[in-house]
Amino acid sequence: MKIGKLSELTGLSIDTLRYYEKIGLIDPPFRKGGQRLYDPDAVRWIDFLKALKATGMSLDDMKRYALMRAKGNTTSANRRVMLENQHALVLERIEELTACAALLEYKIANYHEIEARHELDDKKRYLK
Amino acid sequence: MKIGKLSELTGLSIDTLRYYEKIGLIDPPFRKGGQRLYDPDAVRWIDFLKALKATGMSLDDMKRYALMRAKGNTTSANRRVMLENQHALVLERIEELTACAALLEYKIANYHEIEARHELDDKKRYLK
DNA sequence: GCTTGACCTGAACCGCACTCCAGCCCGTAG
DNA sequence: CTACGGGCTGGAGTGCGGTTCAGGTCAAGC
Repeated sequence: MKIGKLSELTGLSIDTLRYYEKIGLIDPPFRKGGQRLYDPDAVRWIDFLKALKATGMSLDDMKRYALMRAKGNTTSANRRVMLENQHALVLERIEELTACAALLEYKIANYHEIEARHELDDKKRYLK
Repeated sequence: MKIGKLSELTGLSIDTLRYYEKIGLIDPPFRKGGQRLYDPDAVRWIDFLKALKATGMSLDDMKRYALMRAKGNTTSANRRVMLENQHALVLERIEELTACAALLEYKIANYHEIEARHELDDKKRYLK
């Protein structure tokens, strides 16, 4: 498939796809008349990249992973360790966000209380 | 307290504190001989800013919140809505991260399998 | 053959959130 | 009184992750 199709399938812009290729995240595909022709497997790889990105991994680290992957199965253990580290980071991040959510809930409840008091004041003023 | 102390207490760099003041996130404190002298309450406000930031809120949105807060309690409902929206975003993000964590676990398990197979191969080779 | 829309390149540019710097001032300890 | 550690300003610079642009080329339909 051509780059437009891949962009559509992955949700990454054409520019981003070319950028990812430039920095070594995506293998340079075959060309026909200068145009990139992608293998359908590219979609799966890019979806995985998107997942790594969603975990907060930097493009640089993703590049390291991609490089190891390209080197073949001697790097398998290293890649696993990378994923394990990232997994730990994700769990930490979830904890942090959970704490933030709790704080927000507390604050929001507070605002509700304040608003209720103000309504009460309004009522009193009305009754005077 | 002076800016160095505040930096220490909040974990934000001195430069960041001045930057936050410049963009309107922190009220300009009193000065003595040109130097900023902060009220201890500043720490609580900055900790809250840090929490908002941890939720992924942009400095711009935090500024909007700070502005409303400065305007007083007529803005209370609007501020609550902002926090509610942010809360929804945080929950979404937690969902996303949870899904990513699951994917990573799957991938890691896969790597373990691959490694186990390779070990087996090694053993067979050894026995030949 | 020609038009049209997709694709190509290299390089410049962008927004965000800081971070650093030069050159200055202030206040306190020795 | 002097040295020095901390603080001040405005403005430039940084790192990340793209995005935009000018000026082309390619290929499929009419």
